[in-house]
Amino acid sequence: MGHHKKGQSVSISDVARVAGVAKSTVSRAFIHPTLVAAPTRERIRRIADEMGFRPSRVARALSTGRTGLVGLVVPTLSNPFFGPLVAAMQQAAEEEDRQIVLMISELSAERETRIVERLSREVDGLIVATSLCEEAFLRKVAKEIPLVLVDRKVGRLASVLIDTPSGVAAIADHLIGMGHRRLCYVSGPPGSWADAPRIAALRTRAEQSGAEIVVAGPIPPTVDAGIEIAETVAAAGVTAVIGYNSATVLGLLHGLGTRGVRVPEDVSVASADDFILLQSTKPAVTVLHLPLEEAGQAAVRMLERLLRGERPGRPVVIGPRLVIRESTLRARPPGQQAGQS
Amino acid sequence: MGHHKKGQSVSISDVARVAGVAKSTVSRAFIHPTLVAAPTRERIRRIADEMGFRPSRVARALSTGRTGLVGLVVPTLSNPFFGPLVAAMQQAAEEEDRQIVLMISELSAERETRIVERLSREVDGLIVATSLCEEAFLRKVAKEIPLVLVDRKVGRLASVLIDTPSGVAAIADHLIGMGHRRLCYVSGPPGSWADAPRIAALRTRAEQSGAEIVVAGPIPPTVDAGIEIAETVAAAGVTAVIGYNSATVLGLLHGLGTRGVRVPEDVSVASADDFILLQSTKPAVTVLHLPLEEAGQAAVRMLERLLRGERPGRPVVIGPRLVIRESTLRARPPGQQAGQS
DNA sequence: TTGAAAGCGCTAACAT
DNA sequence: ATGTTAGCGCTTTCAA
Repeated sequence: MGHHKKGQSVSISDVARVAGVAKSTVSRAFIHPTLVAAPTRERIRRIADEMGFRPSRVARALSTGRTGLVGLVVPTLSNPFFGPLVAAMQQAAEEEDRQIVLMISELSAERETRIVERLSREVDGLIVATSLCEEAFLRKVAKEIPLVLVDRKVGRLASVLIDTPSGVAAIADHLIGMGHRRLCYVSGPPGSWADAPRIAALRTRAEQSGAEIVVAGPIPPTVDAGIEIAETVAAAGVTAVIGYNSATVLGLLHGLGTRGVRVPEDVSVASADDFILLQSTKPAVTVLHLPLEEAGQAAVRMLERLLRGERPGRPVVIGPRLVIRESTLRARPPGQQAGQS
Repeated sequence: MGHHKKGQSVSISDVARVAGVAKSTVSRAFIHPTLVAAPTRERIRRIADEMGFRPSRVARALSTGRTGLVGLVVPTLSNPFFGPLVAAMQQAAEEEDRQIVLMISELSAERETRIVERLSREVDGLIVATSLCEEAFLRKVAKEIPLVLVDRKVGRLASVLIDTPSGVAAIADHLIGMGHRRLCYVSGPPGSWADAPRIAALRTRAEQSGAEIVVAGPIPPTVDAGIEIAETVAAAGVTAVIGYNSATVLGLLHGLGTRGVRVPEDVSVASADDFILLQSTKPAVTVLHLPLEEAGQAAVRMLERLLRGERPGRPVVIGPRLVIRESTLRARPPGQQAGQS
């Protein structure tokens, strides 16, 4: 009763009839070209083309058991981390002639669980970014359907990791190399599993070079919280601070400024991620560039491998790149007063 | 040869056998409950439930011609405008038991056209946000498949519009009401169709109240461009400026600051959108809040109507809400010097 | 109220 | 190298 006729799409039988061959031959001409004699194949293809034949994904799916759909679950799209990630995956999936079914968990582990459960019966494979689900659940799902985790490691499950800890360590190296001896790390949201490894990496680096790490927080990853924590940071007697993410750092920049702490003269500031705004702040902030496009592609490629029945292999680790900008500076020689150059 | 057994899902035939009825009866028990005697229906449902029966979407799709898929096309996910929009649509679609197939055009009209073309043969309906395609093309697509446009109007095609022009006018009213007489509007990217209506609305308002509108730009919607244009704005002799979007405003804030122009004492600043960061700047910025969740829901509901074969009806217009914050202040009485309070 | 059977458009054995 | 046939799992006439 709808108004749309769905363009009476030409079916494989139509093509077969016109070409004077069997449906199966048409089918083969596309799926197993080598099984069809070259002239026949070309003729079929030409005719199909002329007729505007588009094989029905649905029929194919019913017949093969593969839908061509990849489920993608992300916790939110408000965090600028996920936009580029999703975009990259969509592009990569497209090249494999797959479509992305996107679902957003709204940062709720419970909702994510429901979503993954449902999705797992309706797609060929699943990519879950920054999963909040329980390990046991993810393990169970991975047994039922090819699953790639992004930004989360669970046992030997297929995963793509962004090695922020080593990136954060690189920031520390950079700072320590410039004479900083007492650094502050502002940690993120209370439950974040991202912080522990970063802090561990920082402590290792610090010990190796006689520097010291102070941890502030945890705080929510918001600009406001960053502003507030600036108080603590300013009082911590550090010459450099590394923020959990861009929002934190935006807040820090602002909070430190209003407290008369100059960046970078008094305190160097760096961010553990690289939301674009940080390149246009005053001063421009030293950041960790996270190659999210790369991560997205890697995830799709890995899923593709699983779909082919190959073993997951080791997690793919994407290394962030340190981008040094104006907000990090050589530490003042000890004893020199703030304000002097 | 894959490792995943896809959990031998129970089919409708399995349920039928166990329940001792025909497949068709099981099918009816779910799709047309009234056609099945209550006791039979309940028994079937119970058994199906116990067996963990999940009807195959694919089989159903092949049989009915409806996939349950909605195609969603957005130009990018890097712009914070689209995250909440997509999220809202996904949620709304989920409630209708539909899945969202997301595709990103990367701000390319050509790519968008390709995508829409492809998608239109593989989904039940299409939502296209901020389309860059040509009108003629969109009209053609709308004839073939239910299509809802968001943030773009093409003839009588179904659409959801965010009435930024009237919102911008509300900003102007607010400013003019506080004594401002010369306002600057910083326009967005060169080709943007968003600017003309806004500027028209502004001029109308200005004429009505003896105020004056200066247009700066067009400039790319980036922080950097905002910083640069601050020069022009500072020299324009205006007491208030309205920025194309949040990035522009972030840039303006910064650019004006470094030029010694105080906000809001010297110049009031407002933004035509409400990316979250603007509430934590110093000063917090007066913005137009865009109810994107509402827009997303409206789009899905509208598509649902089209899918039922109903007429599109008039475009749904979502009105932005003015959020007044610290960055807009009463204009200085004429003649009073900067620096005085 | 229920059952039987056709068919959606394709793929993949199996046959030739 | 190509044709024949049997499904894939569901919905939907049509019969009973």
